Amino acid sequence: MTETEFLTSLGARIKELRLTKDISQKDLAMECDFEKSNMSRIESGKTNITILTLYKISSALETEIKDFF
Amino acid sequence: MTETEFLTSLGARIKELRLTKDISQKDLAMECDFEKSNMSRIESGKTNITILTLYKISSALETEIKDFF
DNA sequence: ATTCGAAATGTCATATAAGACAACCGTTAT
DNA sequence: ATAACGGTTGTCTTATATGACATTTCGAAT
Repeated sequence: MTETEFLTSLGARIKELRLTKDISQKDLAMECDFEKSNMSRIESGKTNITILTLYKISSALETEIKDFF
Repeated sequence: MTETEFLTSLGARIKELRLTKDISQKDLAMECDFEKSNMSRIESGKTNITILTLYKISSALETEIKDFF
């Protein structure tokens, strides 16, 4: 799996879990204390997210990082 | 779990998996194409690693990111 | 056709990860 | 005692993630 593919699939999985919670990127971003535009870039695999940011997202989604993979 | 605790435990887990492979930080770092000093900082939880770097490490250890959590 | 909400995109400043190099500390052989 | 090895720490440059703001696109609903 290329790095691009990896980031894309991670973003897709985040989106998937967000949608099961039925919330918008904006709401999730607010929970994580950052701006919705960044959440968009994360979900589309455009940013090489740091592990703490991923941790914030997993907490906001009340799930575990493990579940992103 | 605080962010510091989180990074520390992640680093410890990386170290743990590295040791089961019985290789040094230096060798693992070489596999990942970076320098041993940076691997040291990662394992001690001093850096907020990006997901692609973590991916490189998981590949080098022939394991999966899931196994770090 | 217009409005509204969700998401995507462009651009910026700031903080910091990545990556490298050198020097140092402990431990273990020799 | 002194190499050699594994790991740590200090410091630097460069690249880029974070975070913010504005604008735009896209659908859906009215």
